[in-house]
Amino acid sequence: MATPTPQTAPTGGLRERKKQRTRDALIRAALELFTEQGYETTTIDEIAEAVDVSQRTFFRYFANKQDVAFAVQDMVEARFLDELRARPADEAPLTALRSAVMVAWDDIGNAIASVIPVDLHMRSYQMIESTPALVAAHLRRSSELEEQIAQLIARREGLDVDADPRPRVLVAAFSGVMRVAGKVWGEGQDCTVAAIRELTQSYLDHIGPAIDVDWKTR
Amino acid sequence: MATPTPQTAPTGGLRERKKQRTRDALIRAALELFTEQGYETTTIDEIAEAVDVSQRTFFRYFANKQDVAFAVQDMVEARFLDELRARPADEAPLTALRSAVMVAWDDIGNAIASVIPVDLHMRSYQMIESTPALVAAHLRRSSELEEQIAQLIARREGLDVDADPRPRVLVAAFSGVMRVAGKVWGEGQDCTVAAIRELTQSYLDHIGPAIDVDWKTR
DNA sequence: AGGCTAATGTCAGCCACTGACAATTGACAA
DNA sequence: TTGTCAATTGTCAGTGGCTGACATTAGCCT
Repeated sequence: MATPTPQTAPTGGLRERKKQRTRDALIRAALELFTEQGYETTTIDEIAEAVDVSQRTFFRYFANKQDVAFAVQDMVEARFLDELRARPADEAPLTALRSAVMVAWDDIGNAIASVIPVDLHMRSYQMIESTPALVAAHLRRSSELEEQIAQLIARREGLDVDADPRPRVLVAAFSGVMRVAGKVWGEGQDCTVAAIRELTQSYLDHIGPAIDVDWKTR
Repeated sequence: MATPTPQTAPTGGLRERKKQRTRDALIRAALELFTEQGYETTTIDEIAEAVDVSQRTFFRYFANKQDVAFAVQDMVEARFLDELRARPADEAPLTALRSAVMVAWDDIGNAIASVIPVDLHMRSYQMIESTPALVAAHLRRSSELEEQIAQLIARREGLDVDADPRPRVLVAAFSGVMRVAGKVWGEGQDCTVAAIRELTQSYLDHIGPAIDVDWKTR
């Protein structure tokens, strides 16, 4: 089943390590093929063959074709949520969100690199944005993440998401900005981590004050 | 191909009429099966068989399985856009959006009924909201519709969507409210048109003033 | 070494979807 | 009315995503 803490765990036996290597190899091969020749035109058989496993094994690691495309995103999001939970309680909500995002982007240069090259992840992001089927999946995933974030923010502030609309509203605005930033970056030239980091920061700074004011004057 | 104005057109020859009837029958049969036994568990073969056409014919009318689930939505959205374009130029943007939505809901009782019963459409809406694959598709469609609406609003006000953020922001807020309203309605008890009409109206009234103020004091 | 179990391979099959070609059927003119 | 043309449909074969069942391999532990 799902390993509770596969990341920093001492990776007990050979079995575990082998499994992790297969999984990483599948992700990397998949993203390489997706970004090179396109998502739709890449078959599961190609991915499996590149890693030298059977097609069936692929589906034992990933429930479907889309999931492998979002595997790295999953890691980034998990990091983001962890960081958000770790933010000091006296930080304003939007500030906490902002800080968590920045830490997440910085992390990409470190933790993610152990699985795939950073530039491959960046190209994958652009590939997702330009593949209709993946855009749809991405939006759904985002809306689910939004709900989780809203819950977290609400708890931080001692609120109930169903009683007080502010957590969801803040998160909706935040997510909207993040999505636009990702889209604009994907269409632009500079496809580096630094670029999207800067863009995100700038966009968040624009919406920040407007919301902060209302939040503080309660 | 896609008929430009299939709705109120005099439906020239027998061929056209027959085509329209087949299409309507496919939509109706599909929605009936989807709502009764679920989207995933319904096969294209079942739908085709219910209308007594070949599977291949189904795919000549709809590019994929999802499209037939959104066929009626397409009509409603087209109506909405038409109505929005027809709103007087002196109406405030949010007011125009609001009016167009209300007209669209009222239309459902009339125009839509010629294709499928209203309650089937209502149940289909709930079915979409509770089917992950369709939720994803719905979100993507919504984001595309948002862009169209933003362009329309911008033209009304003589603005450029890329230069002035207000059209997109207003539309994003508007769409967010619409989506939440749809979701809440879907989870509630009263699955009537009147109910969602009222809910939409109420939700829009809540966000309306807050945005109106900023918009008017430019 | 040998038994246990998790991971993998193989195989058969369902379903969404597509291209190609043949058969049917309105439309329209002679 | 009839014959021609073009649009609609059916049939067939094939690809690719995805799953269940069962046999096989390979790490783990005594």
